[in-house]
Order: sequence, then structure tokens, then C-alpha cells
Amino acid sequence: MKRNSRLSLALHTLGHMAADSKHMRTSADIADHAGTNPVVVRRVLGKLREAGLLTSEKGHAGGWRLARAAQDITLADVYLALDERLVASSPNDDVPTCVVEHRLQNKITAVMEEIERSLIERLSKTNIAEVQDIPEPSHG
Amino acid sequence: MKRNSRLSLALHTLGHMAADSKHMRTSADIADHAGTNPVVVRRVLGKLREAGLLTSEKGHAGGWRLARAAQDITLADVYLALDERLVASSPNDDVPTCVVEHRLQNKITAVMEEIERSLIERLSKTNIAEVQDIPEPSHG
DNA sequence: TACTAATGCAACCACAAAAGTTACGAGTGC
DNA sequence: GCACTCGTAACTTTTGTGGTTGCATTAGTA
Repeated sequence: MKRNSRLSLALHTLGHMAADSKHMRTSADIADHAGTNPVVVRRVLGKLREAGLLTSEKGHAGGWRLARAAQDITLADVYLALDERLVASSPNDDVPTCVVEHRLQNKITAVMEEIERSLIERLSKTNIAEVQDIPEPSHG
Repeated sequence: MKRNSRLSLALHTLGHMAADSKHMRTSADIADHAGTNPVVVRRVLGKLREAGLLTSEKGHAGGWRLARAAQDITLADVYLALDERLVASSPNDDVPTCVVEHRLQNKITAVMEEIERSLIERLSKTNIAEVQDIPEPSHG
């Protein structure tokens, strides 16, 4: 599997849910569709639940559902929910030896944070309903 | 160390070089500054050389130098040189079982590619000279 | 109550990616 | 020839992550 399979799994699941938002899905069903394991699905979807994007219910008729309208869930919400930050600022965590290094590190951190802000801003312009653009309601 | 230590190492090194672009640096010096290993430095900087951002010279007075002006090296150049793609489109490489899945996968791929394009565009707006804004030429 | 089906979670294993390390060949200047 | 540097291959160690198993908990249903 690829590096950001979690993001991919999240988007696929949310895309499916957006297509039929009333339907309650179990982690086993989702795992089947994604070709993975129910526990892995619960791990990833658990993050989305913590972020308020999904709700889950235990018990006999339990499963997963969107916590709000698909139009109100943006890619930025998903990205932040998974808290996989694009930017890791410092190569070594110890304090830099020289002043130049110290200032350079601050500058690089500032620049990368700016980059990440603009990435998030771009992500916030696309929502889950746009990811899913299927006209037919029928599933296969 | 963090996940994207390569990007971080590249930016720190380029930042230093931009501050004093005539100075030839050895991988040992750079490794000392970065708190890592000369071979690791050569690995990462080798990618930047392949992309035409740096030049290296063997032998007694050898080392590394910027291949062109710091103003002409953007963060996009560095990002692309390291070819660590932000986006991995499909969670499983096999063909989707249902039509909905197939269309969803295509859509997600398209959206993520658009996101990456806009990220690269943003990165191309910042160059190495901007990363390094130290007025003093003295080193510590 | 008993049974079944679902999440929640912890503990592990397996695999892959990456850093770190060692070693050596090849070029370059003294 | 010697010292110094990059280039690269091979290996080890570390780390991240998916996968797996097991079990407690919750909820519906007979």
C-alpha cells in the first residue's frame, strides 16, 4: 500500500457515503469495498469521528454515517482530522549551534507553515459532495 | 527523525548556500551542521544535482555549490527534485469491482492531482533566496 | 435472559521505507 | 604518491503502518 492510504481510504469512504448519506455502513462492508480490514477501517474512521465528520453506533444495527451534510465536509476537514502534517520543520530537535542556523530554522519553519496554510485553504474549497459526482443511485 | 527529513535537509542546506553562494561545501561539513551523515547528505543532494539545482566536484577541493542563482531556485524545484509525491491515488491497484467505485476512484484521483498542481504552483512562488533572509554574512 | 452483531481498543506480527553505517572505487589537487 | 572528495553499493537499525487476533462493551431481537 501507498504512503497516504489513510487519506485515500477516508476519501473513498466519504465519497460512497455522500452518494447515499442515509445508509448506515458497517466497518466490515467498508473494508470489503476498500480491500482492507475492518479494524483498519475503524482506526481511520475513528479519527474522522473525533473530528466530528462521522458518527458511529455500536450494537446490532450499528455502523457509520456522515455526521453532517456532504456539502459541509471539506477536504481540509479530512486532512486535518487525520493529522498527518505535511511539514516537519526541524531536521534535528536540538537547539542549533550557531545563530545563522537558528534564524534559518525559524525562517524555514515560517515558510513551510505558510505553505501548509495555503494548502489547507485550497483543500477547504472542495467538499465531499464534489468528490462524489455520480448521477446513478444504484450500487454494484 | 521526522518523515520528511529529506525536504528539511535540502532546504536547510540550500538556505545556507544561498547565504554564501560562492563557498564550496563538503558533504561532511553539511552533515555536521545538519546532525547527520555525509552519505545521507550526498544521497539527498544527489537528487538536487540530478535536477540541476546543485553542482558537485570530486577531488581535493571538491564539494557542493548552487548550480544557479538562489533567486532562480524555487521550493517547487526542490519538491519536484526529491520526487516525494504528496498524492497516492488508489488504495488498491486492482480494478474496482463496481461502476460506482470506478468512477469514484477517477474523481478522487482528478481532485488530488488538482490539489497537487496548486501546491506546486504555490511552492514555485517562493525561492531559496527568500528562505534565507539573514543580513549578516558572518558564520558561527 | 441468551444470542447475535456491531464498535472500541489493546497488543501483537509482518513488511516496507528510510536513516544510518561501512566500505571501496574514482576523480582531483597538492 | 598522498590526501581529500564525491559516487555508490551493501548492510543494519529504526520507524511507521497495515494487518491480525482477541476481548470488552453496547444494542437490538427472540
